[in-house]
Amino acid sequence: MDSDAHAPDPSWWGRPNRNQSRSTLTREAIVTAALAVFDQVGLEGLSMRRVAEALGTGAASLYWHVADKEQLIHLLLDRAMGEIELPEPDPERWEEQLREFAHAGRAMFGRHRDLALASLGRVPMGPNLVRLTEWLLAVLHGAGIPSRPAAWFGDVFALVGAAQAVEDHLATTGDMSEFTAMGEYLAALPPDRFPNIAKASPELVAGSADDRFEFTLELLLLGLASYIKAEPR
Amino acid sequence: MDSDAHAPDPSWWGRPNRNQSRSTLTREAIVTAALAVFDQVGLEGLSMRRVAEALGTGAASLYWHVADKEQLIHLLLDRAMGEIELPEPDPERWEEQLREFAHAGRAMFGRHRDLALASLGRVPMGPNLVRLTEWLLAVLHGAGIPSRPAAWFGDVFALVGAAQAVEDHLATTGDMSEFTAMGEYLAALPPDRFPNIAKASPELVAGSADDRFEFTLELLLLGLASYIKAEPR
DNA sequence: ACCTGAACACCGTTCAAGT
DNA sequence: ACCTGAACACCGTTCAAGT
Repeated sequence: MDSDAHAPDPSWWGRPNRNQSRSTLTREAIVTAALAVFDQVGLEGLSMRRVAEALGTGAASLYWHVADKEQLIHLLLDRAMGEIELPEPDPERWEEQLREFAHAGRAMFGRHRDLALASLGRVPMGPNLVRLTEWLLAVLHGAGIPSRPAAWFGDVFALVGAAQAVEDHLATTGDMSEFTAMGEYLAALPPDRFPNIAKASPELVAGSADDRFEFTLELLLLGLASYIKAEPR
Repeated sequence: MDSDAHAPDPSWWGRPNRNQSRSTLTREAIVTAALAVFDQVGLEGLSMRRVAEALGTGAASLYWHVADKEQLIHLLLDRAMGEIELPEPDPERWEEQLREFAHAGRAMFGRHRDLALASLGRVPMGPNLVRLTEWLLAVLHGAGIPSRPAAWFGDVFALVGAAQAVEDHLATTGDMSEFTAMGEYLAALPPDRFPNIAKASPELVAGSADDRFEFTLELLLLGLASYIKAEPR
């Protein structure tokens, strides 16, 4: 008997999806995994090691495809920006379209709890932010708003949108939110020393996230309108 | 000869400032040290270990006086807010006073490079933010602005101020700043596919930090004015 | 009451070595 | 060209033990 004589492997022993399941690492795949991890554990919990683990590999392997954790966050942000769908720019309805855009952005941030926080202090310029920028400028230019205020307004708009989304998040976070704790602190201040806080105390904290969002949006749009009128060139 | 016979220490060997230099740890002292470390190494570089080292002790010692790194950051923010000096509220000059307030805030953020970034996504409510809030509400109430828009406007105002300060920082950071790199990227985009970016490309990036700051400030003030008029109750 | 050292369970990143 | 394990130099926080 010859113990060296092996029968060939049967066909059904073949590894499934030879080149797919043991998926080769891709930048795309890494960003996808990172976004999933991010959605589960937040910005604080996001780590190269965890992303790697989700891909069944080690952290060091990521560095062939990605420069940095910081770069990965930028890629992740751009990926999420891609979820915002845009209608054809319609100059006639520019104000309405800006409102719709704001709501679409807010919805996107709402789907990824910590994304707004991650976006503050970063300018995740990439294909998708380019796309959004082009659209926004098209709408503003179409409305007859000159380049300078249009460009600068876009900046403020994005920023306020993100910041507002962070507040949305704060206001709806676990147990007794920071928000209500703050309300109690403010309400308990001596009214004679802080008369204006005492007077406004309910308003400082109350109001639904929706109401606040609309207020801020309106503030910006009204500001924009006035500015255009005040400085038409 | 008796080797146990020691001469007493001469007076000039005494430890300087017996109860002061070997300073007992205080929350105050910790916050001071933390702010100093923060100014040197930024938000990224701030660590409990480094703060402790600056105080000549170990990280564990801080935890008697401070709950968290997170709490320490809040304390540090409130401390810095204390640097903003406020004039008597003068209802007659409310718009001008808001402008002065914005500039004072910007100057404070300018003194502590990473502080604006740290403040985004945090509501560092404490004695000093209370003080600033009371002042802001006094000015707005004095101007006849009702509590709700006043309160909500304060929010937006603080937020935009911080975000703007972050941009100030980005625009002036080391070597070739992210800002100019972004400008080159945008300018190099195919103009036929991104006509509006092509048209606005210089404006997207150009303009001094001062100009942008004034633009944003004006936008908010004009928005506020319009809002009041539009919704007087 | 306050401080400490040592430990725990993590990090991001690099680098020689493998295929 | 791409992936890996092990190492380096860090983290925040806890906890028993000291004074």
